[in-house]
Amino acid sequence: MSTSPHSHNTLAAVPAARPTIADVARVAGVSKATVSRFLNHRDKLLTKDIATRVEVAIAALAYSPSPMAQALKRGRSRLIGLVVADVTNPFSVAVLRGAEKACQDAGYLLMLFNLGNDSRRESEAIEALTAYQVEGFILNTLGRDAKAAAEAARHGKPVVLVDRRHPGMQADFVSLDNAGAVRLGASHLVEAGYRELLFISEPVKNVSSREEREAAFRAFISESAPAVAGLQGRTFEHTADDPQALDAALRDLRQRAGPRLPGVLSSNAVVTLRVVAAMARLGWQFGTDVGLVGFDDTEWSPYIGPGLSTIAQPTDELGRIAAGCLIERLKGLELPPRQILLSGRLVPRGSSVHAVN
Amino acid sequence: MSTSPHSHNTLAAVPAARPTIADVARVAGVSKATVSRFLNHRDKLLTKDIATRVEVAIAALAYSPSPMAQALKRGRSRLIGLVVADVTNPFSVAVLRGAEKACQDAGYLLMLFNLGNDSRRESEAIEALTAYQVEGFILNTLGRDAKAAAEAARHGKPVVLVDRRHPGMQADFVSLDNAGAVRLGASHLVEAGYRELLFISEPVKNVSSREEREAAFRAFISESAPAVAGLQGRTFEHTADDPQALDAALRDLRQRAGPRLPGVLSSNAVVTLRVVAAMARLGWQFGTDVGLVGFDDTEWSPYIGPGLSTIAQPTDELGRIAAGCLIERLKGLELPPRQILLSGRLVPRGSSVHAVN
DNA sequence: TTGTAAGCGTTATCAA
DNA sequence: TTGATAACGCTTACAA
Repeated sequence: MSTSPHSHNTLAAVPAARPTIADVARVAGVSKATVSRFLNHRDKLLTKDIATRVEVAIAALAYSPSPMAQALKRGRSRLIGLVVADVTNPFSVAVLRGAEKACQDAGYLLMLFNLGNDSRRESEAIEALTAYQVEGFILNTLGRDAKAAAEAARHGKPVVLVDRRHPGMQADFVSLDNAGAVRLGASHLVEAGYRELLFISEPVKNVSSREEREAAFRAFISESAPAVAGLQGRTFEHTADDPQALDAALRDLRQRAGPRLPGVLSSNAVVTLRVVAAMARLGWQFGTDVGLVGFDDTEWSPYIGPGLSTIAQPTDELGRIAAGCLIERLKGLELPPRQILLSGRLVPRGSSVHAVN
Repeated sequence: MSTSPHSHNTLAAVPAARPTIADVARVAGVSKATVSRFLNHRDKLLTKDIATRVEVAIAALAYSPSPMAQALKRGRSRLIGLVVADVTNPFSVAVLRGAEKACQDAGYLLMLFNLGNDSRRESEAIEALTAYQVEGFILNTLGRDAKAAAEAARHGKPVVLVDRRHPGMQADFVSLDNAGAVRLGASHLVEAGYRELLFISEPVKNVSSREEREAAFRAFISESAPAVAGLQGRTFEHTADDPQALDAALRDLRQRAGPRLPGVLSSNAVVTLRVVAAMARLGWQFGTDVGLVGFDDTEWSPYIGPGLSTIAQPTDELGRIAAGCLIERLKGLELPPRQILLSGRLVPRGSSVHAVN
């Protein structure tokens, strides 16, 4: 059995440095500038002969330019920064997925920064990402930290906001059409016969998507109440740490409903899951005891109780479009900030059907 | 109302270039080298007077060094590449989360590349990431593409494998203790009275974690059968596109069981969800008609049917440890490849309880 | 059409 | 202990 000289360290093989533009130049017998021209202006400025010589050299060495060096010189890094409030949130993941796809297609790489639900770290994220010369930002964060917005603007890099607006930030905004989606869900509940409605959300204040959904719910109720006998609606804010408050809210709901059917509109998947837990604690059945429509159509929605009715968001699209907007800006598009709102889709299931027994 | 010269473009504010080391040097009245020394060797080599002058200049300009320039010079980028087979997979997200945390603590930034379940893109990912000078890799991929492994090794950068081994790759490996976890789940089913067991997995071949789990299941059966009257076990491979095959497999299972209780061990959350769907199609109840223990404890597990019994993976730890291993290597640790196996935890719920009615 | 040389923001070598 | 200066890999005037 033969032993190699450094057999104690088998992890790292030979260094194998990447070939540089100088290597290519040497092999092709031309100057670095010529190679660079070939790379950037293709064959516009080059003799066919030289061009092919460079081409074969590049192929032979499997050369590809160093983005870091390019970034240093050009100030452009082909990097896009994505800041998400919480990677654990399926919505954020979906955005990430969509954005990643679009970025890759356009030759950009995504740099992820996850806040882990700590909003205060938002400007830290922007800072770190700008240090790496990201060319722009996609922000899917709460938008509570005005400093972060200012930070991004100060660097003069384009920003696209997803799902949550930031106060006073001039930026493209891509989101679900919250008003429309709420109407979709609420009117579905009404059509299914539910009359005493409760909108349940995480703390609303200063989070634009939550504010919009709550406002839309209130608007729906006051618009529809005149035409729908017995229609009433309230809102309830729920925080993670207080399950009993939720139980109480549901009991109240049912009591207020009296002979009318009580229905819940939950503002996202997290809240939906909490409602599911509360219903289990109360021993109640979806549809029959309380109707439910929840934002976000998850993979598990069909299998909870009689199936949960949901409002599906075009999450993938959202991410793709957000990245698309950003890339357009990077290509030089100058336009006032755009708002792109995509429609939700109602997915009716058993939780919004009152079983007549 | 006053109008600024370029009021049609309000998106990008003033350029506001980052201060460079030269700016700091000028303000402090020293040379760039001195500033660099202050940054890298702190006050080891500097006069107290000069050191403080540099310090205040840095603070005044809010200077921080450009990682890109540092990378170019040092060859070190403070970047770690994370390649995941599928960001949609909650397991991958958990790893991402854990890894991100550890990286941030150590001053690294994570660069994500998502294969979107297309294994063939693995070497593309490695390529792209090395172009950006990532210092090492965390790979949570199928490990089917041997080329990718070779690729990473060729660049001589340390690699940590998570959950799936790669054939012939010398690298640290961080994973659930699959054998132990399978034993945990299977013996729980047996203790709960289930005797005709079925292990359901996605296609096993060439995916190490699946192979290990299946092998452990077979081993468990043959070890336990002598001591447990009537114990039998089989395995079943299921692909996404064929729900009917799954229905048939479950019917077979129940028929084979006869008077004995049939139990399923599903190899991950995706499979579990498919089993859930099949049970719904068949109109069967968990626990009673078929017992179930599934890998991966998800947020929805408690709320499906009577609650799904699961084997929880220490996902966060897995990610943190993986990143930790990599960072140790980057700090120069030379050791033969390590294997770090973490134990799963059984979370018993209703799906593994046979209701005696 | 091609080559030379300077410079992007750092760090490292060498003198002073 | 500090300061010029060269170099990292690339792009881009400017010259030839």
